[in-house]
Amino acid sequence: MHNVFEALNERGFIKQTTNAEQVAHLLSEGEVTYYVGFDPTASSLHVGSLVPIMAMAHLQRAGHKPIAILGGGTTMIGDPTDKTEMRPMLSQEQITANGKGILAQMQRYLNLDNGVNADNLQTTAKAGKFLNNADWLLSINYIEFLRDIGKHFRVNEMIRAEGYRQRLERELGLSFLEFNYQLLQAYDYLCLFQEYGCRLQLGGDDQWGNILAGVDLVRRVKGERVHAVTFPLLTTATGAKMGKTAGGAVWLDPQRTSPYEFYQYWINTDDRDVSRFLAYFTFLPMDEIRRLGSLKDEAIREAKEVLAYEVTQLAHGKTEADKARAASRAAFGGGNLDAVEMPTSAIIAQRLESGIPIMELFHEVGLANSRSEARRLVQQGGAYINEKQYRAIDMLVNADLLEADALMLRAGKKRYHRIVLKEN
RNA sequence: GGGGGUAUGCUUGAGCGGUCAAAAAGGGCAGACUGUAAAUCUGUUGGCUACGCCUACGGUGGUUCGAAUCCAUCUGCCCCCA
Repeated sequence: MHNVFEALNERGFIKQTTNAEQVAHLLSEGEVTYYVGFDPTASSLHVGSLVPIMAMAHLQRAGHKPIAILGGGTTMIGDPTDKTEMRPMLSQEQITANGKGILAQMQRYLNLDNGVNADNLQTTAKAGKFLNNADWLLSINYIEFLRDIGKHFRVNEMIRAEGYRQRLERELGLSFLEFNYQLLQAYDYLCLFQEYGCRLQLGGDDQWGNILAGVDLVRRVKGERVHAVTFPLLTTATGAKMGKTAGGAVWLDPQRTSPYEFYQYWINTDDRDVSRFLAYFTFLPMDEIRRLGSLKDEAIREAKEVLAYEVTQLAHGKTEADKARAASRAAFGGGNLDAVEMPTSAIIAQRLESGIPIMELFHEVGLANSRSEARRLVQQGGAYINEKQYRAIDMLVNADLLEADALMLRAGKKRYHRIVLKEN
C-alpha cells in the first residue's frame, strides 16, 4: 500500500492535520475507517463538495473504509461557524429526501454499502457506509447528554473559538441552540469511533474547530487518540467561491445543471486554476497533471478540455461526457452544431408562420429572464440566430430563418439554445 | 419588563415631503479586445401591451395635493438598563 497521505498532500488536499506524521503512519499501517460529514440542506451536492468526495475516493482506493455522514441531526441545529445568520431548519422528511439524492451522487465516486452507481468505479474497494446522524442524535436524552458529554466541554474555550467569537461580538447573536452545534458534531465522532472504530475525520478547514472538539472528546471519554485532517477552502483565482456562477451553484444533479453546462463550467476555468483543479478533481497521475499545467497561452486550452472531460465523466459518465465535449467543440470550434447535445426546446411550427417576436423567443427559451432582458440583449447586440446577429427589437422570427428545420439561438458569447419544430 | 436604535433594489450602502425606479461601490449581463482565460475599456442592470404605464424602499393604517422620506401600530434584528 503506497502512502495515500503523501498522495493527498501532493494533490493539495491537506490544509491542517492533528499531526502529519501520525496521520501518515496511521494510514500506512492498515485499514483505517474515516469519515466526512455532509450538509443535507439540498437534494444535490455541488462542485464544492467534490473536494471531500475526491479525497474520500483516494482513500478508499488505497484500501481504507469511508463513512459519509449526512448531517440530518446537526442540520436541525444549524452550524454557526462562519455564518452570518442562522440557517433555516429543515424537516426530517426533507432531509431524508435530500439524503437520497446525495447518496446516489456519492455512489459514483465511492463504493458504499448501499451500492455503486458508476460503471467505472473500482468495486474491489471495501464498501463504506452512508449514515444519517439523526439516527443517534434525535434520540438523545438531554440529562444524560449533559452529564456524559456536556461535562467535557469548557464554555471558556468554546467562546474563544473564532466562529463563535465573531457571532458574540457582532450584532448578530448566537442562540443557545447553535451554541450546542459543536457538542453534537463532537458526539458524532465519538459514536463513530465506538461503533465503527473510526479514527480519522476529514472536513473543510472551516470545520477545524468542530472536528478538534470531536478529537478531544474521544480522548477524554475513551482515552484514545484519533485524528483530523482538513481541506483548504477553495476559491478561484479571481477570489470567487468555488462552484458559483451567476446562475447559482454548479450542481452534480443533471436536472439542475446539465452535463453540458457542467462541462462548460470546467472549460471556463481560469488559467491559474487549471493544474490545481486537475489535481483535486481528477484521478490523473500527477506527472500528467504537471505536464498539462505547464502548457502556456492558447495551449492551456488542451488542459482545460482534459479537466472538463475527466470531471464530467466522473460525475455523469462517459456517454454524457462525450456528448458534452462534442457539443462544446461544435459550439466553439466551428463544428457542426446540428448533431450535438444542446439545451433544446420545441416550438409549434405554426407559430413561425406569423413570426415570433425575437424578444419573446429569447425569453421563452430561458436565454433571458424577462422580456426586458431580452430587449436589452437584442439592443446590445448579444442576440444571434444561426450565428447571425440581429439587433432590431421588432424583428419577427419566421420560417425563413430555419436551417435544417431548426434554429440555433445564442445569447452573448457562450449561451446556446436550440429550437426544433413540433406539429402542435 | 424599561429605554434607545435599525429595516432601502442581487449585495453593501446613500437618500432635503415633490425634480426617486431611487446616489455610490461590488456583482451580473452585453459589446470591443482575446484563447470559450485573465486584465482593460464602453454600455447596461425592476417589470410591461415601452417616448408612456405598472410595481417597488420590512407589514398594516394614517397625515398630505403629493411620502422611501412625517405619524401610529405590528414584526424582525441590534444596543443599554433590569
